[in-house]
Amino acid sequence: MAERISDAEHAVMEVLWADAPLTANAVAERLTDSQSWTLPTVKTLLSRLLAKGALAAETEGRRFLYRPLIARVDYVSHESRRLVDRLFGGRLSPLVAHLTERGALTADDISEIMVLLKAPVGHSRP
Amino acid sequence: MAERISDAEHAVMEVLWADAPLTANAVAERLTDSQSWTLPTVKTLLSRLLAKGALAAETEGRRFLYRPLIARVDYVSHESRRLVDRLFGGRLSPLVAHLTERGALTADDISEIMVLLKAPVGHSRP
DNA sequence: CCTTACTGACTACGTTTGTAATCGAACGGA
DNA sequence: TCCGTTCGATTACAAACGTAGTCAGTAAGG
Repeated sequence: MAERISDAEHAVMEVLWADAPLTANAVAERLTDSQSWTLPTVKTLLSRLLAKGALAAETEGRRFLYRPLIARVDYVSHESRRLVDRLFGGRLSPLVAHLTERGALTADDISEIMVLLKAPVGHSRP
Repeated sequence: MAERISDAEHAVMEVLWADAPLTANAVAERLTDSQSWTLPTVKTLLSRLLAKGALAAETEGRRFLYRPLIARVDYVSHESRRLVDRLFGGRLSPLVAHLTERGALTADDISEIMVLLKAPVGHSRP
C-alpha cells in the first residue's frame, strides 16, 4: 500500500486529480489560488509524491508531466475509513449520530442521505 | 484553540477519556494492550499533551493525576469536520454516498442511520 | 555557436512526531 | 539515617514535514 500522503501533498494531489497530466508549473499555478507556495516548494512536494509512488511522471521533452497513480476514490476511502476506525470504532452510524446531535447536517443533507440509503445497496427484491 | 493532537497523542487521550484521572503508570498500563510503548514514551506524550493544554494534571502526593481538558465530543467533531471539509467539500452526503458505493455500510448501519435522520433536526441551509 | 531561461535535482533547515534513555528529587522502607 | 525505588523533567535523535534556495543541464532563441 502507498505510504502516507501528508496534508501539503494532498493539496497537490487534488490539483492533479482535477486535471492531469500537468507540468510542475501548471500545478504550482493552480495552487497559488489556495496556497501561497513558491515553485520550489511545489516541486519538492511533487518529487516526494513521485518517490512515494503516488504520482507517475512521463517526460515530455525537457520537463515532466505528472499524473496521479492512485485514484482519488481510493485515497478518500482510505482516509474515511481511517477516521471512522479511529474515532467511531469502525462504525459509520456513530459518525452520523454525532453530526446530527451537533446540528451539523442541513435538511438538504438529510434528504440527500435518505435517498442514498434507499438506493439499491443490497438488491434482490421480491 | 487547541494545538493539533497527533496520532500517538490521540491514543493517550482515548485512555483518559475512557477513565480519568489516571497516573502516568495507569495510562501506560492500559496502553500496552494496544500499543507497545515504554513508560518513558507514554510520559513524553503526557507531557506534550499537558503543554498543548489538552490535559490537566492535578498533583496527588508526589505524582500526577492526568485528566482531559478537552471533551472527546469536541475532538471528534473537530476531526470529523476536518475530514469532511478536506475530502468532501464540507458536505456529509458525499461521504455517505461514497461509503454506500463502496459497500462499506452494513444493513444495520443503514437502518440505524435512517432512524437517526428521522429524528427532529431542522436547520436552514446557506 | 553562444547565451539565456527554464526544469528537475539536490541541498537546507526549522518544527513536529515517534520513541526512548537518563537525571535529579523525593518518598518509603530498612 | 541512608539507600533504593519511583516520579516527572530533561535531553536525545531519527524520520517526516513544510517551506524554500541553489545548481546544473538543456532546449530555444538570437
